[in-house]
Amino acid sequence: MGKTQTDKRTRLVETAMKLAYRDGFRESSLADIANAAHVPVGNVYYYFKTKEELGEAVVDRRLEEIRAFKAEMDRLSSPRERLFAFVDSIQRNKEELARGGCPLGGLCAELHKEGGALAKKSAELFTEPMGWIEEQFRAAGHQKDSRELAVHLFCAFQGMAAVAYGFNDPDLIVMEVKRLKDWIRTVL
Amino acid sequence: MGKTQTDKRTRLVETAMKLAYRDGFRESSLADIANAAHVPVGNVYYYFKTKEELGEAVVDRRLEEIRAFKAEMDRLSSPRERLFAFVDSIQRNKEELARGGCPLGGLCAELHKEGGALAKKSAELFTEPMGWIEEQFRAAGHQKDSRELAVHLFCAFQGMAAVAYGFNDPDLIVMEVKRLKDWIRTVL
DNA sequence: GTCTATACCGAGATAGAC
DNA sequence: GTCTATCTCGGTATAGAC
Repeated sequence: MGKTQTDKRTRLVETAMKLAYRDGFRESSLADIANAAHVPVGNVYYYFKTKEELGEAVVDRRLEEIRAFKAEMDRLSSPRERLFAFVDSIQRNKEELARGGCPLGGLCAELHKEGGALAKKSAELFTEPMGWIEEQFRAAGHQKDSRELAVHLFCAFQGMAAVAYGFNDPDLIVMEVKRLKDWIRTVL
Repeated sequence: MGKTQTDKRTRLVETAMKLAYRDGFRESSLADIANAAHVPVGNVYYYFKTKEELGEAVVDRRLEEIRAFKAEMDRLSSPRERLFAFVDSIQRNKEELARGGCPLGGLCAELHKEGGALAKKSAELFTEPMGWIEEQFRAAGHQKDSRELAVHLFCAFQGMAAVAYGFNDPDLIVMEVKRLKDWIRTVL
């Protein structure tokens, strides 16, 4: 596989990811994506047999992002610090979350309805980060209820993102992050 | 306005609402909707000038549902009972929520991206129920932080719905509802 | 291997018969 | 007022030139 190919493929996937986040995956036509990526329209099919396949590549790209994020978090020494750092990152992205919703939640919900292979794959966008959160709680001494705690933290994250998006109000995130941190302190 | 007209219009709106919930509003074509409602396809434009107008009618129909729900809740004597009844209703609908997501959250998020009049109107799907929740907290003695509490309760609702949908797991709702009830007890 | 031209289909929307 | 037939456009996907 030559360099030019990978470059174009990468550009297509990342552009598709960007447009899917801004406008939705279904609303973004292959022409839109190709143009924005500076790739000839028909040429898309050299890299992806169908649009669905491009969708899977977008999910894979998001999963890579998540793994990179986890790797960064894991450099912190304690699980407690890692969980707080995660919540801090939510607040740091409050503007983006309020303007366009959660990139994971939005994509997951949209692809879920699409059905087929995409629906199944989209669930990984949740399992991947939630698994990591659960590990942190376990490492912090919560062997028995790690899953429950992880579910709660992740739900809180998705909830504040969805509502902040609905109202286009980043301040809601600040409010909820405050509560969420208080909650973490009570369990850790 | 004759009886036949209202009947067909009502049928169209309710069918559109059902399909929008199951498959998404954009993915549901006017032909799909008209067929499912047993109305000739071209005839849709007698009732709605554009598809967007039909979308607004769908939102209005959801708002009516919400108001009917509020009226029912308001028959209970105390705000505390009303809030618990609200949370109970979430749990009662856990199967539907896990299978198709939250009807309000899903519609709100989808129409939000659509832009235009629909984006603005879709926000009412959140303001309407959140306003009611806030009233309950205020009536229960929380004058100062009623909004914050309402935001938290509503975020928790949307969060558990989004995550339960992502995993297609109604049990997540049971877990979170339990926590949510505990939380209400601590503030009321 | 890369890209142009185009086929094909289904969408929203309209004209006009009845 | 109600419905049929159709128009137009934009989407995915493909055929084939270079």
